[in-house]
Amino acid sequence: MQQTKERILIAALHLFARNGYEGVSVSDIATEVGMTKGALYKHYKNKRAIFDSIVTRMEALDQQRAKEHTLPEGAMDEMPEAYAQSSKEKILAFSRAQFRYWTEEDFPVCFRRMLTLEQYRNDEMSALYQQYLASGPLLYVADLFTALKIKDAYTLAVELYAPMFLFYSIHDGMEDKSLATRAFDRHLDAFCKHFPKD
Amino acid sequence: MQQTKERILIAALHLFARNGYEGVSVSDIATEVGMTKGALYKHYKNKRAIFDSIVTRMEALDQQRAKEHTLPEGAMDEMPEAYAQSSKEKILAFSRAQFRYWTEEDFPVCFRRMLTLEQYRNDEMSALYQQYLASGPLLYVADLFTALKIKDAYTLAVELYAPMFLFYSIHDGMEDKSLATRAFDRHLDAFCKHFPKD
DNA sequence: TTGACAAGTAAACGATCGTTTACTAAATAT
DNA sequence: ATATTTAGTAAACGATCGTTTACTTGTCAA
Repeated sequence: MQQTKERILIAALHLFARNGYEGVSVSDIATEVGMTKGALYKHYKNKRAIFDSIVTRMEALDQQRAKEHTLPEGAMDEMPEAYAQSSKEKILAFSRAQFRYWTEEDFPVCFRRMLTLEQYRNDEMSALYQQYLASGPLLYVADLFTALKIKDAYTLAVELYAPMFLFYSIHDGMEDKSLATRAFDRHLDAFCKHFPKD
Repeated sequence: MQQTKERILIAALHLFARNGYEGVSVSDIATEVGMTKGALYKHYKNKRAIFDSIVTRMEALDQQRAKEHTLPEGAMDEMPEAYAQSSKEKILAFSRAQFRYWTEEDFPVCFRRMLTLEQYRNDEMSALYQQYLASGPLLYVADLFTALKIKDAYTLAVELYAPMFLFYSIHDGMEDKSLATRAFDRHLDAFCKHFPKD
């Protein structure tokens, strides 16, 4: 069943996110899914293939998400009021959505932690970590500011994204997750005050 | 020999920082040191004891460092010119020293990476990670600003520390490390501009 | 000179690793 | 109705895991 393959992927992701790839055995995954380890090999050719499927899934999720947040042609004309936001409001909404995504959505949260645990193993993992969580988002925000003709776009990008990145980690270590979320909201308020455009 | 015990500790730290605790075997450590794995047990009672020694060493290093940066009584009177810095200059010097410490000193760099890889395994590791790298330094800087009677101390602490934290990760993923260091310096310059005191 | 100790090797321990094989039962297709 | 495929189990594979044991050396004190 195709659903079983999905359950294996999710179970493996949860375990990898906590213990790292080497810290999880094929038996661990099988037990979590509720079958014997031999059965896993009916769905994936080996342990590494499960890991690779997770990465591929994240890439698909990421592309789909990028597509959804790109406005379709003519959408601005059809429902102008929904898009009648200032640049600042757009950036705030984007930041809040991004923070929610990486701290509350199960798959992204687990994927972020998994990548965090694998980033030093080889160049490929390091590149993935940078792309999804470190220099990647930073440069994305900087490009966004550059397109808005904002001065010192990179510096301002650091001021916006660095606290997001820090609060991911603080969120992970908190018993009461809402505290980290509110601290991040206060950061966004503060950021607004030295945002040049309106 | 006591020197052998030290070589084991450093070799293990380097391996743990790259592959995580579970990703390193006792044989790996022994090979790195240049002996057979049985010999390791003449110096440490088991693999976990090596890891624990690393944590203990970091705690000692941290306390010693804190002691060195706490001015001794009367030092201000003896050599006033060395301490004649404004609050802002002190904070900049402190920040630069801290960034160098966690990105260039071998032991702290490896320890930071090792903790990063172990943070999700249990509450103890999570607490250590928060203490050394996430909420710990953030609250330390916030307390420092509070002591200087600065308004919105926590918000300003986020603005100072979050980019440091982000640039640790960017530094890790860079081929040319000096680029990350210069980016961090530019952040410090920008931070100065909305620092209230002189 | 001898005996105790320290630091190493080589080999083996049982446990667990990732993976494969032989087999079973149910579902599906011809 | 029968043959084939699918999805599972149980057991075993060789390799490696962390750890222990038996033994060899060199050092140094009595």
